[in-house]
Amino acid sequence: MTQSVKEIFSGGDAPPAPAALAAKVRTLAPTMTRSMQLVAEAVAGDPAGCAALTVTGLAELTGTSEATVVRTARLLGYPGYRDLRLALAGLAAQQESGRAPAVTADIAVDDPIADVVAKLAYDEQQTLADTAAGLDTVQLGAVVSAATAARRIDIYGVGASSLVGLDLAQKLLRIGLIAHAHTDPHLAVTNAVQLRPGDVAIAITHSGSTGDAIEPLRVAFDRGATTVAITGRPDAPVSQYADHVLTTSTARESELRPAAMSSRTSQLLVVDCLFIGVAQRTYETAAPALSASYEALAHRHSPRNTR
Amino acid sequence: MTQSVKEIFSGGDAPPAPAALAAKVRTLAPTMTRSMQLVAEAVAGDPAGCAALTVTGLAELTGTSEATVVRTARLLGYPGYRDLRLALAGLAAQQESGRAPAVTADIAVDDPIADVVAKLAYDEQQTLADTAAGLDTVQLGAVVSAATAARRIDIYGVGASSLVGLDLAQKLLRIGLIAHAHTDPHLAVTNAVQLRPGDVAIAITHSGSTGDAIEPLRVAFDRGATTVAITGRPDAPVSQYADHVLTTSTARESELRPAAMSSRTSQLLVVDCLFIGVAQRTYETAAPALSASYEALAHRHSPRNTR
DNA sequence: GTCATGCGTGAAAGTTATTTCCGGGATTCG
DNA sequence: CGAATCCCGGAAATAACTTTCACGCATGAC
Repeated sequence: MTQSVKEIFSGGDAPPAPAALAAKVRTLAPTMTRSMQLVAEAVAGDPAGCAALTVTGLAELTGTSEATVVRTARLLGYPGYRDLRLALAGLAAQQESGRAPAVTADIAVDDPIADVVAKLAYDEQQTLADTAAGLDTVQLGAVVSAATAARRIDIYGVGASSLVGLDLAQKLLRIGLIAHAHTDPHLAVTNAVQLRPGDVAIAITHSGSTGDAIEPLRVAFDRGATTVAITGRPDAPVSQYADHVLTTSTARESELRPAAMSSRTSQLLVVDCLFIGVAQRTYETAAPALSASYEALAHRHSPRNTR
Repeated sequence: MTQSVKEIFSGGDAPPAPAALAAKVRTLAPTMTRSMQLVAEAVAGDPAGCAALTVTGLAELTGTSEATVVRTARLLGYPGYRDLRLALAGLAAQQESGRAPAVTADIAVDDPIADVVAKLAYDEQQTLADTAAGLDTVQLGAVVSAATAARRIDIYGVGASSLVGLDLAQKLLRIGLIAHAHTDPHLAVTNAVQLRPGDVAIAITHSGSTGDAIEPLRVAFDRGATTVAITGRPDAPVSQYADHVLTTSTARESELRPAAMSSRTSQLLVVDCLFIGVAQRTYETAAPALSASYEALAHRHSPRNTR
């Protein structure tokens, strides 16, 4: 399959020119005849624009003929105009992406929607990278082990963090573990009392000082359960009662972008890693459980309208 | 002189896709027919190689016909194969200069936990980039406008998507909008009946064929509300009843990494963009509302032990 | 079970773009 | 001043790309 593609590449013994096109034009300019220079100039001046033109178009633009355009392309080292055009497109794309990464700015009130999308995506990507880099894999491994062996897993989180807790519980349940996310602080405490050594309790709080998440964790800690804190502040109060602390990244926030947004991204990554870790350990039972739940849902989807 | 170049550019009103090609292929793959998939696969798999091929060449390589190649190019949003090829050349040049080729290795059962973290983070970053690239900002803008002006906003989603819906509702409520996420399909339909023109209904479903999310949207549609679908399958049944469709990226999934995971990342980005868009429009009221809710929560945090 | 319908598909015709060829005309050197 | 050279663009020839059309397969209806 791919070998035929490779053949084509090996066939062309002289790889034309990647980005050194402007330089080549300048070097060869004296060699060129008058009309060729016109073409070369146009090409070097606006690669993107020229890439959009056909031979005829470029000939008209420069006030020359198709033949001259082709001759110029040859002189620049390409087999023909077609290949020059391809290289031009590549060049255009490169310098397009080159000026792109200036999206580090904060999201402003008057940003057009397209900028919002770009900036937000960039920010979240950054958050993910930070989280992955800062995550203690030893701690994570320990939590995975504890969770895999646990009789039951209780998860505490309120506000935005509650959704992350629910997500984790949902996934763990899917592979046959007994997990429950408590969003009501009172019920959380009530349930925490039931825990005993070997059970796992997980508190999710970005600030690390959300009383409603700390309190049930403290109770679980006192009952001898293995306790875990997922927080952006490893030095915050919640860590006092945590056997293991998993740190989420504290990304910059702005007026329009509350901390809840990036902390959620970060928390979800941690939770996903935890889940996959557990799924690996319990693969024998997890895999069938996953496909079983998939099958069970199949009939709730209307028949595909296309194949 | 140069004006003819500009004309050509202004003429093409919708510049197709710069680097979002792989994403587009993945999003549209399910829509495609068998032989189109072959072509799309080849193109996504080896952009540089395919850029060097003519229509006939690519047709032979994939064992299909020229017509199919052209059809695929059209589906991907280009006027014809010529333009796809140009874009391909650009893409090739970009990833040539860009550092990371793509370490898309699947997560394996026996991967050490550190690898899991790295791969997962990378995958999610990819998902974010794909989603941002593939998101129709015009549609998004329209949805933002509708949401800003809406008397009430109802959100439907079940399963993993329900959490995304809850997240959106939570955030919109925070800036003073009347938003409600329904996770119970029966109650959702019951509530959808109450909607009227000017209201907004949003259905979140990755597959686009989840009956429990479609049904309330259909009801809302019939009542004259502005309806929105957030789905990974823009051609799925849910779009029938949607005035606006926001497409999430369909990332690759593996046995250990169910689709729910990456679709959630994608959905959250869309939802975040929507939220920020609305927050921008309603800045006068949103900003104070955000700080007010922050203040209100302050007393629920134990005193910070660090600054 | 049979027929009708629609859709995916590739072969081939048709169109456009690219390359090659050729002769006019300008420049320069003898 | 004349002749040789070579640049240059028009137009034919070729290659690439696009469109059309008809066949065959599958799906659903009767």
